[in-house]
Amino acid sequence: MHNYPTQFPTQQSSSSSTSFRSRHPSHRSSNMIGITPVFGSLRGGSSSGFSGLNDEMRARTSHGDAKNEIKPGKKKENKVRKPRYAFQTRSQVDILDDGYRWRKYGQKTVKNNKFPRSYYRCTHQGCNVKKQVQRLSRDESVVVTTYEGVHSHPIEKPNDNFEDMLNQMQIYSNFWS
DNA sequence: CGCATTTGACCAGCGC
DNA sequence: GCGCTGGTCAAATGCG
Repeated sequence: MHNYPTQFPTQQSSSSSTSFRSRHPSHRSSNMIGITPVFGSLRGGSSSGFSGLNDEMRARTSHGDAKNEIKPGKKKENKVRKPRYAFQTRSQVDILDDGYRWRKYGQKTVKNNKFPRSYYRCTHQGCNVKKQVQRLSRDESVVVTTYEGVHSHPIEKPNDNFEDMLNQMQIYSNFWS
Protein backbone atom coordinates (compact mmCIF):
# COMPACT_ATOMS: atom_id res chain seq x y z
CA MET A 1 0.00 0.00 0.00
CA HIS A 2 2.76 2.25 -0.73
CA ASN A 3 1.93 2.86 -4.28
CA TYR A 4 0.22 6.11 -4.84
CA PRO A 5 -1.00 6.53 -8.37
CA THR A 6 0.91 9.64 -9.13
CA GLN A 7 -0.72 10.66 -12.29
CA PHE A 8 -1.16 14.33 -11.96
CA PRO A 9 0.45 16.89 -14.15
CA THR A 10 3.14 18.77 -12.39
CA GLN A 11 2.64 22.06 -14.00
CA GLN A 12 1.42 25.34 -12.65
CA SER A 13 2.45 26.93 -9.47
CA SER A 14 3.48 30.31 -10.56
CA SER A 15 4.67 30.58 -7.03
CA SER A 16 5.49 33.84 -5.53
CA SER A 17 6.89 34.59 -2.19
CA THR A 18 6.96 31.17 -0.77
CA SER A 19 7.52 31.83 2.82
CA PHE A 20 7.77 28.72 4.86
CA ARG A 21 8.29 28.75 8.51
CA SER A 22 10.03 26.13 10.48
CA ARG A 23 10.78 25.70 14.07
CA HIS A 24 14.35 25.34 13.03
CA PRO A 25 15.96 28.33 11.49
CA SER A 26 18.31 26.11 9.59
CA HIS A 27 15.44 24.89 7.48
CA ARG A 28 14.45 28.25 6.33
CA SER A 29 15.00 27.39 2.72
CA SER A 30 11.92 27.21 0.60
CA ASN A 31 12.40 25.33 -2.56
CA MET A 32 8.98 24.53 -3.76
CA ILE A 33 9.05 24.04 -7.45
CA GLY A 34 5.82 22.24 -8.08
CA ILE A 35 2.98 20.57 -6.33
CA THR A 36 1.45 17.39 -7.50
CA PRO A 37 -1.76 16.36 -5.87
CA VAL A 38 -1.99 12.65 -5.52
CA PHE A 39 -5.01 10.64 -4.77
CA GLY A 40 -4.38 8.26 -1.97
CA SER A 41 -6.70 5.36 -2.36
CA LEU A 42 -7.93 3.91 0.85
CA ARG A 43 -8.97 0.35 1.28
CA GLY A 44 -11.60 1.33 3.77
CA GLY A 45 -13.66 3.02 1.19
CA SER A 46 -16.60 4.81 2.63
CA SER A 47 -15.93 7.91 4.57
CA SER A 48 -17.85 9.08 7.53
CA GLY A 49 -18.04 12.52 8.96
CA PHE A 50 -14.83 13.84 10.26
CA SER A 51 -16.52 15.47 13.18
CA GLY A 52 -16.45 12.30 15.16
CA LEU A 53 -13.10 10.98 14.34
CA ASN A 54 -12.10 10.39 17.88
CA ASP A 55 -9.00 8.45 18.43
CA GLU A 56 -10.41 6.11 20.95
CA MET A 57 -7.52 3.80 20.78
CA ARG A 58 -6.42 5.02 24.12
CA ALA A 59 -6.81 1.91 26.16
CA ARG A 60 -3.26 1.14 26.97
CA THR A 61 -3.39 1.85 30.64
CA SER A 62 0.16 0.84 31.19
CA HIS A 63 2.88 -0.16 28.89
CA GLY A 64 4.75 -3.14 30.19
CA ASP A 65 2.54 -5.03 32.58
CA ALA A 66 -0.85 -3.68 31.69
CA LYS A 67 -3.09 -6.37 32.99
CA ASN A 68 -5.61 -3.94 31.72
CA GLU A 69 -9.31 -4.23 31.87
CA ILE A 70 -10.35 -1.98 29.12
CA LYS A 71 -9.47 -3.76 26.01
CA PRO A 72 -9.77 -1.92 22.74
CA GLY A 73 -12.06 -4.53 21.38
CA LYS A 74 -14.84 -2.22 20.50
CA LYS A 75 -13.62 -0.88 17.27
CA LYS A 76 -15.84 -2.46 14.75
CA GLU A 77 -17.88 -0.21 12.59
CA ASN A 78 -15.63 2.65 13.39
CA LYS A 79 -13.04 1.15 11.19
CA VAL A 80 -13.75 3.60 8.47
CA ARG A 81 -10.88 5.93 7.99
CA LYS A 82 -10.98 9.39 6.69
CA PRO A 83 -9.88 10.05 3.20
CA ARG A 84 -6.33 11.02 2.70
CA TYR A 85 -4.94 13.56 0.36
CA ALA A 86 -1.44 13.20 -0.81
CA PHE A 87 0.64 15.90 -2.33
CA GLN A 88 3.87 15.48 -4.07
CA THR A 89 6.11 18.37 -3.43
CA ARG A 90 9.46 19.19 -4.78
CA SER A 91 11.29 20.52 -1.85
CA GLN A 92 14.59 20.18 -0.16
CA VAL A 93 13.01 20.20 3.22
CA ASP A 94 10.29 17.86 4.32
CA ILE A 95 8.96 20.34 6.81
CA LEU A 96 6.50 22.31 4.78
CA ASP A 97 4.70 24.80 6.89
CA ASP A 98 1.24 25.23 5.50
CA GLY A 99 0.19 27.65 8.19
CA TYR A 100 -0.88 25.14 10.77
CA ARG A 101 1.08 24.01 13.73
CA TRP A 102 2.12 20.39 13.65
CA ARG A 103 3.58 18.24 16.32
CA LYS A 104 5.66 15.31 15.32
CA TYR A 105 4.53 12.17 17.05
CA GLY A 106 6.39 9.46 15.31
CA GLN A 107 8.86 8.41 12.74
CA LYS A 108 9.19 5.07 11.06
CA THR A 109 11.43 3.64 8.47
CA VAL A 110 9.49 2.37 5.54
CA LYS A 111 10.53 -0.61 3.57
CA ASN A 112 11.57 0.07 0.04
CA ASN A 113 12.53 3.47 1.17
CA LYS A 114 15.79 4.57 2.63
CA PHE A 115 14.23 7.65 4.14
CA PRO A 116 12.05 7.50 7.21
CA ARG A 117 8.48 8.66 7.25
CA SER A 118 7.46 11.30 9.75
CA TYR A 119 4.06 11.50 11.37
CA TYR A 120 2.66 14.84 12.36
CA ARG A 121 -0.48 15.90 14.11
CA CYS A 122 -2.24 19.23 14.31
CA THR A 123 -1.70 20.67 17.75
CA HIS A 124 -4.98 22.48 17.72
CA GLN A 125 -7.32 21.31 20.41
CA GLY A 126 -10.06 19.24 18.95
CA CYS A 127 -8.40 19.11 15.59
CA ASN A 128 -7.48 15.56 14.79
CA VAL A 129 -5.91 16.24 11.48
CA LYS A 130 -2.85 14.19 10.79
CA LYS A 131 -0.25 14.30 8.15
CA GLN A 132 2.68 12.20 7.21
CA VAL A 133 5.69 13.20 5.25
CA GLN A 134 7.89 10.83 3.37
CA ARG A 135 10.55 11.20 0.81
CA LEU A 136 10.84 9.13 -2.28
CA SER A 137 13.85 6.92 -2.18
CA ARG A 138 13.95 7.25 -5.91
CA ASP A 139 13.98 11.01 -5.95
CA GLU A 140 15.44 12.51 -2.90
CA SER A 141 14.15 15.85 -4.01
CA VAL A 142 10.55 14.77 -3.98
CA VAL A 143 8.59 14.82 -0.78
CA VAL A 144 5.16 13.27 -0.44
CA THR A 145 2.91 14.85 2.13
CA THR A 146 -0.25 12.99 3.01
CA TYR A 147 -2.99 14.81 4.84
CA GLU A 148 -5.64 12.97 6.76
CA GLY A 149 -8.76 14.78 7.83
CA VAL A 150 -9.73 18.37 7.56
CA HIS A 151 -9.01 21.29 9.82
CA SER A 152 -11.97 22.70 11.66
CA HIS A 153 -10.28 25.91 12.55
CA PRO A 154 -8.67 28.82 10.76
CA ILE A 155 -5.03 28.94 9.98
CA GLU A 156 -2.97 30.10 12.88
CA LYS A 157 -0.25 31.85 11.09
CA PRO A 158 -1.15 34.09 8.22
CA ASN A 159 0.91 33.39 5.22
CA ASP A 160 1.43 35.65 2.29
CA ASN A 161 -0.31 34.06 -0.60
CA PHE A 162 0.50 30.66 0.62
CA GLU A 163 -2.90 30.62 2.12
CA ASP A 164 -4.29 30.91 -1.32
CA MET A 165 -2.50 27.79 -2.31
CA LEU A 166 -3.70 26.02 0.78
CA ASN A 167 -7.15 27.04 -0.21
CA GLN A 168 -6.67 25.41 -3.53
CA MET A 169 -5.59 22.29 -1.80
CA GLN A 170 -8.83 22.18 0.08
CA ILE A 171 -10.74 22.71 -3.10
CA TYR A 172 -8.98 19.78 -4.60
CA SER A 173 -9.78 17.69 -1.62
CA ASN A 174 -13.40 18.47 -1.92
CA PHE A 175 -13.33 17.57 -5.53
CA TRP A 176 -11.81 14.21 -4.83
CA SER A 177 -14.12 13.26 -2.11
C1' DC B 1 9.88 26.95 32.32
C1' DG B 2 7.11 25.38 28.53
C1' DC B 3 6.69 23.09 24.49
C1' DA B 4 8.19 20.52 20.44
C1' DT B 5 11.11 16.71 19.08
C1' DT B 6 13.26 12.30 19.69
C1' DT B 7 13.25 7.53 20.21
C1' DG B 8 12.00 2.89 21.66
C1' DA B 9 8.23 0.00 22.63
C1' DC B 10 3.72 -1.66 21.82
C1' DC B 11 -0.20 -3.07 19.01
C1' DA B 12 -3.26 -4.22 15.29
C1' DG B 13 -3.97 -5.66 10.52
C1' DC B 14 -2.44 -8.35 6.72
C1' DG B 15 0.26 -11.70 4.29
C1' DC B 16 2.35 -15.97 3.99
C1' DG C 1 -0.53 -19.48 13.45
C1' DC C 2 3.48 -16.72 13.02
C1' DG C 3 5.94 -12.86 11.30
C1' DC C 4 6.20 -8.47 9.18
C1' DT C 5 5.02 -3.74 8.49
C1' DG C 6 2.76 0.39 9.49
C1' DG C 7 0.89 3.41 12.91
C1' DT C 8 0.69 5.43 17.57
C1' DC C 9 1.92 6.43 22.28
C1' DA C 10 4.65 8.05 25.93
C1' DA C 11 8.83 9.20 28.61
C1' DA C 12 12.93 11.63 28.16
C1' DT C 13 15.60 15.20 26.12
C1' DG C 14 16.66 19.59 23.94
C1' DC C 15 15.79 24.18 22.63
C1' DG C 16 13.74 28.80 22.69
